[in-house]
Amino acid sequence: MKKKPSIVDIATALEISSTTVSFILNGRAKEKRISDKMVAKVEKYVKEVGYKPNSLARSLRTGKTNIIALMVESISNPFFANIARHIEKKAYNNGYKIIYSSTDNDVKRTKELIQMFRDRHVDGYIISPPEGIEEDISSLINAEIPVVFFDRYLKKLEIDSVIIDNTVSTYDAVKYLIQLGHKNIGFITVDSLQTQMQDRMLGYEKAIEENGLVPYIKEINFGLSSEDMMKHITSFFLRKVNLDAVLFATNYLGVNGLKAIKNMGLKIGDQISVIAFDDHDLFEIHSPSITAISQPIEEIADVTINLLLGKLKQNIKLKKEQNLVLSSQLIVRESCKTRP
Amino acid sequence: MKKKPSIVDIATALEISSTTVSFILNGRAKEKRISDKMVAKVEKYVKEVGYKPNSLARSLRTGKTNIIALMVESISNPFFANIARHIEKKAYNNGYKIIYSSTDNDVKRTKELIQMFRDRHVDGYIISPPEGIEEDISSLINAEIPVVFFDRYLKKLEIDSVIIDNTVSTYDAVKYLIQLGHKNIGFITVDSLQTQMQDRMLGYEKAIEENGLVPYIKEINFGLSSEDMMKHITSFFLRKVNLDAVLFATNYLGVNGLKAIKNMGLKIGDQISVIAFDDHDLFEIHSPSITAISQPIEEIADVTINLLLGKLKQNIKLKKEQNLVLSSQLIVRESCKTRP
DNA sequence: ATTGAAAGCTAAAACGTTTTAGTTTTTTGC
DNA sequence: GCAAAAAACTAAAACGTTTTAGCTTTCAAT
Repeated sequence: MKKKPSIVDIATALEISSTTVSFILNGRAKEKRISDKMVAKVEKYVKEVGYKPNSLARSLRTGKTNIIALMVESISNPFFANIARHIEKKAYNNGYKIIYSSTDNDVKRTKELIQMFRDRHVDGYIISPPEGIEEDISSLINAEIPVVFFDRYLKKLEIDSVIIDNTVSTYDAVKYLIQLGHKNIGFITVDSLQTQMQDRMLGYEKAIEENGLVPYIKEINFGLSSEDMMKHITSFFLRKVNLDAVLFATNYLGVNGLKAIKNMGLKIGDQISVIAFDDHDLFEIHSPSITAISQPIEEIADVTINLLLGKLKQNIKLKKEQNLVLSSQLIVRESCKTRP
Repeated sequence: MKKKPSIVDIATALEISSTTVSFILNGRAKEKRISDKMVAKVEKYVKEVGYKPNSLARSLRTGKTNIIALMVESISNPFFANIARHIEKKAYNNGYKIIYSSTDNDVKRTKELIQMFRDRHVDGYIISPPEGIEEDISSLINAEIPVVFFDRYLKKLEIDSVIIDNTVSTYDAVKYLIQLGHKNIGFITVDSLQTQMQDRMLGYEKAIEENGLVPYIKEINFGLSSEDMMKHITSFFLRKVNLDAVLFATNYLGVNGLKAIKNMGLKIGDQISVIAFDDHDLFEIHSPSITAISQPIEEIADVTINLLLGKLKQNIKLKKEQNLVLSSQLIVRESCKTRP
């Protein structure tokens, strides 16, 4: 196995300067007035020996790595996995690679990850941020490294972000339940101060209040196992026996909530109407099928990566940050029935 | 924003050699007989200015990047997303970062990805390989870069791998159906030559043959949309009206198969028994609940990353490759009923 | 013939480490 | 008090690029 050729190997073989080779390889031949014969000669030889530049050396010299860090809550969450898939595709098509990690909403871990990525001179960041990493992000911004938030944002920072209309989404969902005649609508969420969760709660509360109803809110600790989530959800149902509908504020709560409801032997639709957040493969064929608030996953991914690519391309600082809000959609199925 | 200090900045500030600083920072002080006072002085100053080594420069010099490439079929497939999650955690705990990508089983794309990773001097590879990348892998092995396969392997290559007992899993599942009294058992799979799919088919065929039954196999093109998959599955059911049971060979086929069955109005259990490959969040609460072959996801991830870490730690070439086969489990639920 | 500009190419520094092959200083043993 | 050994430290090369600042050569114009 012989060593890969370097740019100076090429240069010495052709008895020219490595500067010339570098200029040609970087498409700066015209600009640098390299003769056409020289260009042809070098390109031929480069192809011949299959030369590939060492990107570490290049990155060291230029400070650019063509790597984007993607930091999500957890890559095993289907919402994030699907976003990641789309972002990955678009990034690769634009010559960028993705290096990803799950934050678990753990501040310490997230800070460490950011530090690691900085060490590696990552070019840009796409983050679904946990609370508490404000200074770390500020420090990135000070270093003029592009950052885009998605799914949620940090209130104290003015950073480009892509989110959905969380408040509207739950407001509309609750109004829909009210129109069907429900009076005792529960809201099961996560005890998180993250903006998306707070906004979803806001939408729920607003609709409840506007209609003179009583709010029933259960906040589950983040990071519980499926079993523990189910226990808490079950106990909530048992305490609020009068519930006739429930709205789950995020995907895994919906899934575990459905399991809890099944275990309790409640009939969805008849005894309790259900709306889940984030659509799911099998909601359509559940019996009864499950009404869900669906996020435009592909659009979120597209808009987010475009935003970042834009910032990476033009190192001109843009006037103001962009905060984009996309629309979610209530997919009505059978899990909510009219009440008398 | 001032420039980050380099190791020579440290050295000049303390009026010593950068060699000394480097030795101390790399924990080679004892070995290199650096005095304790010197060590203390340097460590104090380093902490003071918050020095972090530039990992690009280090990688350039050492040839090590502490990055593992994880190449899966698609990160949006829950099976791979969950594997990725576990591998990621363990890798980070061992000082490695993950750079991942989805191959889509596309040979050209996969080759390009490997080339890119090589350019970046990735330390090791974890791959669920598509067919047709044999030479690229061989080339990695020749360059003594560790590679571990999982989920499937390439027959022509002797590479460490972690898979499950695919043949046994489907064999047992089909035998279970036969014991329940089924006579016309369909097998819906992907038209792929990948080992895991071939082995699953083998298990099916063996059980069918041993019991003197007729095989009913439908191979669906890889990469079809959900809608198209459902169409093909539906048409298969309509042509084989006598089917009393069906086994889906991989997770997305199961999900789309269930949708197709629902659309056709067939009663699962009564009219047709169903077994899916890979367990799923909602199979437990489906009506009826769905019997599934469950892969030990966490174990697969663990064993795989351990195998790779082992190879990364000891650059001694091991005598022989390891091919590990883990056990899957048939999770019996309600979707298969006894026949008269 | 000389000048000046244009064309064509390159030497060497720089990026920030690690590591080889030392050199200098101190200690030890007699 | 001296030689040898041990202890403590370091100069410089190397990794493979990119880029700055110049250096030759050619050629047209005077």
